[in-house]
Amino acid sequence: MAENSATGARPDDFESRLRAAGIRITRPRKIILEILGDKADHPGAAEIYRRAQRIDPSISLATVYRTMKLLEDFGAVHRHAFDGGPSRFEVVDGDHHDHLIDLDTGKVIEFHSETIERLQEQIADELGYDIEHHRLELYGRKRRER
Amino acid sequence: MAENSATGARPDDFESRLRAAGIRITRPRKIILEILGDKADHPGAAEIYRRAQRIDPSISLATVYRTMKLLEDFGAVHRHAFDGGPSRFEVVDGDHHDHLIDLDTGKVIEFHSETIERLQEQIADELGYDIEHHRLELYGRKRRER
DNA sequence: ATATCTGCAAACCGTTTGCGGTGTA
DNA sequence: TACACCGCAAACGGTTTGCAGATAT
Repeated sequence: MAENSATGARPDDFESRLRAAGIRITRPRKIILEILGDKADHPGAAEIYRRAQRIDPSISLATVYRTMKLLEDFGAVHRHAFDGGPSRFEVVDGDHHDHLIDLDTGKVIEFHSETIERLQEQIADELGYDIEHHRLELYGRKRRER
Repeated sequence: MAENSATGARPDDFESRLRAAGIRITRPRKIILEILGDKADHPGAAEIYRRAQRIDPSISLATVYRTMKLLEDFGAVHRHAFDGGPSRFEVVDGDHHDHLIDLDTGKVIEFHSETIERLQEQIADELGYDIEHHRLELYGRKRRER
């Protein structure tokens, strides 16, 4: 397999980082990290649980939640609550981006606009605030061209 | 009292609009509309319930939720879930705006940027999507100047 | 008169937690 | 060995819902 260290955090990267922090790499955690490594989508806890169970049916939902919280506190994943729905998780790999959510499929598309980013900064500044974090989500449907 | 029809939807405006839609204006609903008329903040269901009870202690939390859903479906209020927390409601009065949430106080400051708005449109367009709605929230703390 | 609405309490759903046992370091 | 971790089931907090009685039109 080609190395891809440039893309940042792969599952095994996390393993070393977590190990270095004195966190035990258990079987459930290894499985969950493996699932998150796909990075193809933004699964919720239930979906992660489902996928994990296909690998090891003894995994519990509680462990999924505990592991997600662990990884979140560790800064390895971000938690989103799109449109007030259940949490969905995303592996953090350095580059900040915002999200466009396909209302028909639930699919999440990432995008980034440096201009918007700067405008946000500017607005907060004018209001006398320092931004800690922000959240920009576009909800839409695929344009149907004839 | 001075009239302020220019500001748009006052509680009594809603009463007529709701009545016109065949919805009964009951005592609980009148009270909740009155509370929402303040528009001073973005209260959650529990807070609306607390305020309503000070006026009529027999009001139930279930009715608050039912009324908020009714008003939401009616397009009279928007529901927000800032940072995944419980729903907070806001009376809709025509002008669209986004939110800056004070992380220390929970206070919500409204702002609007036509430029950001246009950029969002443009981004969605490039991705082949039509935006149905969007959500821009800045979370920050008051800048402490010496 | 009657369909809508209410309060109450129970159900619900996503998430967290206390427990006693298990497995990693 | 020792402590972090697990699965289980119960608890949790916010929200919704079924019911039988009350109320606006």
